[in-house]
Amino acid sequence: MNVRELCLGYLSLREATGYEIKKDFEEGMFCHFMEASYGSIYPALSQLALEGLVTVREEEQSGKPDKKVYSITDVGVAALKKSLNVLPAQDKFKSEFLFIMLLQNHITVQQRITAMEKQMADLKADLQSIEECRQQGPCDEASDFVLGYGNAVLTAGVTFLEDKLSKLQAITAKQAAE
Amino acid sequence: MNVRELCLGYLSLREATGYEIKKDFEEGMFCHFMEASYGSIYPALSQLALEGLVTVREEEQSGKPDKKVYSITDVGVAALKKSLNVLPAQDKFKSEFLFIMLLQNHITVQQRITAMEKQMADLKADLQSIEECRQQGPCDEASDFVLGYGNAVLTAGVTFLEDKLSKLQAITAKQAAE
DNA sequence: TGATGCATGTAATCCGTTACATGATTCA
DNA sequence: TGAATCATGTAACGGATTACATGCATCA
Repeated sequence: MNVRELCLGYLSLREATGYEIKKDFEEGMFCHFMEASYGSIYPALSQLALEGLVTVREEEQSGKPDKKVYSITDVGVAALKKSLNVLPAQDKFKSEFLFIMLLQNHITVQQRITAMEKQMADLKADLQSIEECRQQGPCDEASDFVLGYGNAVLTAGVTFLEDKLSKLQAITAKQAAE
Repeated sequence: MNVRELCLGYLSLREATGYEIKKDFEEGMFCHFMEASYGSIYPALSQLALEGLVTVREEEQSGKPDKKVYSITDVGVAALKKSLNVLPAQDKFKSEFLFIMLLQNHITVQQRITAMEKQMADLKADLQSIEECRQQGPCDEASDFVLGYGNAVLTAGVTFLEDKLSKLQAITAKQAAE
């Protein structure tokens, strides 16, 4: 799964500019399980247009720069369906947080707490953006599933962390009192 | 966080060969939140040795090829502590599975079920390997935390999927009966 | 006046994977 | 005899990020 397929898949849901796609990978529906930068999105869109999988329409805007709106073609939809037919690769989860927690013997209790609080904040921010997607977006079955999955997994993380964090804080509070 | 730091962190827990490190990234403690290939591990270890953050000891073995056992040095520990001091980057989660589910309108119900079953199998395999780590490994606080976190998150995924999958299967069974 | 948002794009660079190369031993 | 495990390493290649470049409008 590369940025090219990602863009093609995105455009099968709605037409969009490169800028909008990036935005959605940052804040929208896709933000908790995919990412891509402008440096990969713009070339991918040009390439897709060259191959006829998408079309471009240039729109002038008053007060804003011109934009290029990309739409998927029938050929594009066919290509997408073909690539969706392949079984998905296993999820990839990379966590510096867990790495730090595994090496917690090398850091102070306070550093540990700080790392956990940062992790909590990150998870909650993700949950928040899922909530916003739910309120705004069109609640079809597909996005419901994806947001629900994200919600379930993130909530589990928060619950786990809350438990551990409160225990840690209780211990440090007790030690401070002594 | 690059492979270099990853290896240094690993070696702060126990001395090991490049081969063993790779193994642990595949099956062991690290497997559900980190990965690296030989092509990046071996050069990283050589580099660390050059810089004096680790030392190498060559061991001959009967019946097996010689191996190079790497151990962290005091300088290495200091460098590691310094890098652990930096707040961890946000977790990265990439899921082709969720991508497919978001585009489920383009595929058949059967394909959807197949993808979900594959996802279930992947999650359960990960849970299984966590369980094995728990039985074998030394149950210190750090590994307990990491395995517990993984367990919580993966279990949430399984629970969510089981629910959705059983509903889907019920519907298709009903349709088949009609 | 300086930051932020909208909007597109390229080039350098990095980091890592894949594939290749080697070789002995053990197990089926 | 062929596959799998142990064990190390390099070179080619790919894919993506980062930084850079540009420019107007709005808001504080």
